[in-house]
Amino acid sequence: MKNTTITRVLPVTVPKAADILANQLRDMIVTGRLPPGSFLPNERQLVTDSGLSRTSVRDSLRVLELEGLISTKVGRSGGSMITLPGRGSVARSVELFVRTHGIRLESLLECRVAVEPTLAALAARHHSAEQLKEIEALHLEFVDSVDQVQRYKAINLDWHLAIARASGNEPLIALMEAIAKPIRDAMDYQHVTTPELRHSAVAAHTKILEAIRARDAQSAQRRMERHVSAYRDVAVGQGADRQLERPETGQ
Amino acid sequence: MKNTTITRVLPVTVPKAADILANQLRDMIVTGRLPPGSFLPNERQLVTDSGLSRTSVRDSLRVLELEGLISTKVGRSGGSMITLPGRGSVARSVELFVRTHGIRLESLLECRVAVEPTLAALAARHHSAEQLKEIEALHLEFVDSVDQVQRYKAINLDWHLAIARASGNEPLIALMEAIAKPIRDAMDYQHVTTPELRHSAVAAHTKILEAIRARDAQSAQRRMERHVSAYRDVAVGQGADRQLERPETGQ
DNA sequence: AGTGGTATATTTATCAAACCATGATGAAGG
DNA sequence: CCTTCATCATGGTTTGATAAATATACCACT
Repeated sequence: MKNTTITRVLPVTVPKAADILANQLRDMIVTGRLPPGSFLPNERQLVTDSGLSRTSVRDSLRVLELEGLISTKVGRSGGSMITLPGRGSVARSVELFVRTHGIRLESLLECRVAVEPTLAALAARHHSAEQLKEIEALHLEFVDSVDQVQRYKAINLDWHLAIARASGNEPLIALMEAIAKPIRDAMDYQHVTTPELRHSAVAAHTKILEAIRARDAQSAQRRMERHVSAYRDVAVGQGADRQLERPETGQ
Repeated sequence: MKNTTITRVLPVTVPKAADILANQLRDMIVTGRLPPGSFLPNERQLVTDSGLSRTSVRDSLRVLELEGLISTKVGRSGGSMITLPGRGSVARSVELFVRTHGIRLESLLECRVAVEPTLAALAARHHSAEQLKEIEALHLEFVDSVDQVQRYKAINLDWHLAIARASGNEPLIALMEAIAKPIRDAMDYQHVTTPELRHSAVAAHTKILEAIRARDAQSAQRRMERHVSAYRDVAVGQGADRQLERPETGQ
């Protein structure tokens, strides 16, 4: 008879040497024992310290580099400096996720509808003078570009990103920056605008900007909500339910 | 005399050999030429194909593995199988970002306020019978755990995550899963609940669940919005403006 | 027929020892 | 004082060998 006993062992995984060292170093970094700007010991030192080979040591450094935790330079007085990951590393992983999963543009625009109204409200509350100036500058360019489709498309998202940055909420900024690139790609590829749409977008931006300038969070949120959901509805009507990547999967 | 000519070359950056190969392979994967489940050539084959050394080839494979694009096994008929990144890889990079930047719990809860109402609305529209059953099961457990703080805290977020999964919006699900772990950590660490708070949370969950079951997106969204912003307000009042990591930075 | 042991082939993991490329440093020369 | 150039510490790359893991085939015994 089989399975006479209920208990079973869990699947056992053997960690790789390089991963163990990488975990140690990562821990030292995130706990602040190795502050940003300071340097890791050089590779040969790590070899003697860890007792591993240079190959394994370098493997672990590669891991940390990919995570954005260190930045390595060659040459005398080079080495591995501790850095902070930055929103770019989040954006890269999101982009990979979006592309490999063939996330639909509709889903990304749904994200914007979820997030941007809150970002506008937060921006209205927390924006600095400098940030407001950046938003206003982009807005002027936006108004000016209404008849040049390529320029218009480029500046459009930049303006939205400037508002996101003014919100002060780092995780939400990171999300916006992460989905901005895939949205841009998809838009360039398939989205068509009309002069009417562009002018109404300019009008919407103007109103949102006014609300932010007046630090009227509620109004900024409401207006942004209308703006981005209108945008989504137009795009979805144009076939945003198509997958972004792997269009040839079906062949 | 110097600079007698106007034209200058652009700053040239020398990419590392391993990165070049990694980029090639990544491209083949994301464009679908190497579909998930298929295998990369083995290392020796890649060495002869690329003309690089085994070390460099292995470096590039390590990159792809870290990005979640391949999964490598040793042994006969082992090798590197193409996989899809999965939300976990996004979550890991977000977690690193949050920890290294000392993102405040307040900001993470602000994320939830931005995202969860939309998730509830989408879940109301798109949930499957199976997903609803999972949410209901967690809800029953939640009601039952109201007097066991540890269990209560654990199930609470699980219920929210189940709703997120039922929304069908992959990017937003990924965001929720990404911030769930840091929130859990911070909550375990500093957040105190009272029986009153727990009972009112149960009541809120019940109402939200009803709306989702009835596929009433608007109501689900409104109720979730009230629930999570109330949650945020309580937590912020308890000092959620403290940084999550590096509490000792000031020493 | 099936169970378990053993050999074998094929793969990644790790190590070791070189050599190359880069770039800051500082001495030599004007 | 400035420029030039050799020096040298560093990471980057190559090569070759050994270890460890594991699917597969085969065999022996029941």
